[in-house]
Amino acid sequence: MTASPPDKRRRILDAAVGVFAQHGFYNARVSQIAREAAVADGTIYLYFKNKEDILIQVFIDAMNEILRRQEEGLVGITDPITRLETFVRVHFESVAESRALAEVITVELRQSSKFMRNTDMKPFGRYLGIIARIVEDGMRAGLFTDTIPSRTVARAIFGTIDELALEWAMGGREDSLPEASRVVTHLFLSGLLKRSEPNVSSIKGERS
Amino acid sequence: MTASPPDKRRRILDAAVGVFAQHGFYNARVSQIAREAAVADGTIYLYFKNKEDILIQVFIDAMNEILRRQEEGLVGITDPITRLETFVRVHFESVAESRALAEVITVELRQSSKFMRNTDMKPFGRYLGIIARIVEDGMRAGLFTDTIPSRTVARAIFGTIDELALEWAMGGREDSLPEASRVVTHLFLSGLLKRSEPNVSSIKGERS
Amino acid sequence: MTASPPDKRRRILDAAVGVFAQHGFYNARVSQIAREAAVADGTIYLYFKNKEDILIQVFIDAMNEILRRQEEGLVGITDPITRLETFVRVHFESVAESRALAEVITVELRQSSKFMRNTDMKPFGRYLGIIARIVEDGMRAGLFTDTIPSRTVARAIFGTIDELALEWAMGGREDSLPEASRVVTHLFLSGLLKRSEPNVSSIKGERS
Amino acid sequence: MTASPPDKRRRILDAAVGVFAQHGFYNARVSQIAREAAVADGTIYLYFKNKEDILIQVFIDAMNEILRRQEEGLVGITDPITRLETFVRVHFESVAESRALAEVITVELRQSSKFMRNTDMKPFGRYLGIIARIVEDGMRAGLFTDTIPSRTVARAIFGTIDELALEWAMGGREDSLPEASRVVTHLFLSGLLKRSEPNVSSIKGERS
DNA sequence: TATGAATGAGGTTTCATTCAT
DNA sequence: TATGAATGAAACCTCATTCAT
Repeated sequence: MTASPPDKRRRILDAAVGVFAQHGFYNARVSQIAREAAVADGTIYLYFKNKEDILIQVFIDAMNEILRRQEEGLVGITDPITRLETFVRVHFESVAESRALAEVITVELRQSSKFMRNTDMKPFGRYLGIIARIVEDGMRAGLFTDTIPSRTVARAIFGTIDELALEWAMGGREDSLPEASRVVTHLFLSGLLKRSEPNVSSIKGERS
Repeated sequence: MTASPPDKRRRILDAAVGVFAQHGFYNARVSQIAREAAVADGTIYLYFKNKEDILIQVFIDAMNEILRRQEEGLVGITDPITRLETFVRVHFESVAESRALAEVITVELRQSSKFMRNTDMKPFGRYLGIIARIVEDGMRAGLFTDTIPSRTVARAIFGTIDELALEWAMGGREDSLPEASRVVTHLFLSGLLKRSEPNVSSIKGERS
Repeated sequence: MTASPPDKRRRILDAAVGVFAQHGFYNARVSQIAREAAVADGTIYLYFKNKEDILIQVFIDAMNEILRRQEEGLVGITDPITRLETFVRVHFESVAESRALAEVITVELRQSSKFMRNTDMKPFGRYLGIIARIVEDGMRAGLFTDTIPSRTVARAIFGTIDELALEWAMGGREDSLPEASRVVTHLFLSGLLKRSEPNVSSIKGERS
Repeated sequence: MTASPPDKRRRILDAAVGVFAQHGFYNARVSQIAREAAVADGTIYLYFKNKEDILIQVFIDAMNEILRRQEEGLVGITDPITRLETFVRVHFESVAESRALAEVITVELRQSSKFMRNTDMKPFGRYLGIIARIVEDGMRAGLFTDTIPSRTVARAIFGTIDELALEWAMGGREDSLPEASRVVTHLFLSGLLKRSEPNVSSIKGERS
């Protein structure tokens, strides 16, 4: 038994992540992806429409995985504060599993213009939506200030965690992510909470 | 007529911004930049080493301009709170002047910083440095909490303003930037200030 | 059920005719032929050596069929004039049965004969031979002028009927072939007969 | 002086004729055409849209040249008989100048399907039109029988001369074309003329 | 016989860059 | 300085064919 065949799609995606991270999407060679995935060049086109489609699938798969984790991690948690803390922590924990994947997601994604404009960005929209919903829940609960639009806050949070993930992926300190998690939580909770005492607690009572 | 020769560099850069914004760096054609700059293809190579050099110069010029504005805007202001407010406002005001330039800076820069490591990325470092210095000044003055590393805060602030600028550049509401300015200021001041009352004032006393 | 296995060869050939007619030999896809024949791609290679072999077999089968019809149609006819009339009529009647096949034969054959030189192109030679023999018989019988070489006349006749078949196949009037038959017969008999009266009769006494 | 540059188009076309004749359109390599034209591969695409466009231009150029010769050759000739004789002679004289070109025109043209269907086939239509007009003039003058449609006769004549040109191009006797000319003239004049005596004269009073 | 997933050679075409004018 | 015709390297992708099942 030579292994279950349709892991080929997976092998190609994994190889692609490495090659994209190493050279960038446009300088990546399909033939190198094939070589590293140990398949023939043509085989790639049995699983993907073209080179860009590989990048898109990398993204979609990664987003679906992190969405799954977020939904799993948030299940049963109702307190908006804890939900936000959890969300940020799960994000960085997920990112931490692969520097290469983190790099591809943060760096390559932005400038695959066709991707940014034409493709099904729903996974990304859903991700923003999760953040926004947490914020809105906190507002409705009277915990968070409602003088600022939740969509913008969601964007701000995403921009921050994305930037810190990028820094780490591009060669930041190996252990910078837990700290990043703590800082982000502190900063945004401070900005959102109506009462300010929790700031301190939130920064103290950090997990682990 | 000894007219206007060295405005050619400028014309090429301006054309490049438009073309890069329209197609992305890798899908941009040097010949299109030449056409839109009304110069011959070969002329471009009298002013720039190669295609990538155009992008680098676009970035450097833009960064130098915004650095100039920041330094100009911050001159004479000593209060860390006002300095941070000013910094954020100047950033968005600068960004607001050209959607195309904003798009190139936010989208292409990430990719570039990967391949321009050797290149002069100091302007970006200086920019982060300005933010960090404002934060550190606030900490030293006892205004900002010093339980979080200033470099990380600087990155967080940059990530946020970059993301909001990106959203606007990629087709966001025409007037979203002033609001973005207000939200960012509020969020980060709340996170940084030891006392929380200023939150309210900072969000109220916003200009226009 | 021991059903219908070797009709697969037939199914493949029929599908090939359609696909070749639709796209031309070089733009035809073996996989499309397989699909339209309802067999797997690999199955084709159990019946044919390669793609070109399919075309060759299409041609050989078609030629053998038309040769069979010609031999059957000409049996018992001895008068060279009637033989020529019959030959032309049978040719167009055969052609009329399938536009697609006619197109493949007329269009692809030329190209092929160039690359199938080594291949069995004898059927085509036999076909020319039949025409030439009819002409020679007429010459020997003193009916046809013998001042022109029979091989050239045979080529001329073939060129004419092939062109008219091509015109029809490529979208000519549905009912153009009977008229073509009449015109060809008239033209060449006029050119061949020593006396010219038959022209009139030949053109009048046309069938149906 | 290194020669006038835009003979490059000509050089490419000439090289293409040779390569197409040698390998057939689909097996011809653009790189070989470039090599034989002594230009870089990319240069070809400054003069032609793509590979197929080269074939189309070969055809259009050749047709325009032969049309020019026909119009020049027929000028001042009014007698339909002489006009037809002249047309056929000029055709074969033109064809005789390049076996390779003759082969490309007769063989490759038919199955460049896109060409046959989409392209501007007007040159070919004009060519058929010239023949048809000669025939119609003869009919109007009462010389030719008008019991057969001139368009069909034109097609027949074209089919014949095309087939004989093909035979020569594909390796026929070096001197077969003059004879072909004589035979075609004889055959079709016999078929067209109302009186039959001219047959003899036409075949005797051969050109020059 | 039949399948169809996998192969991998190889061509057309693009486009950044050069250089003779 | 300026031009733009010419260059030529190089990559994506197709698709006929194979072969393990």
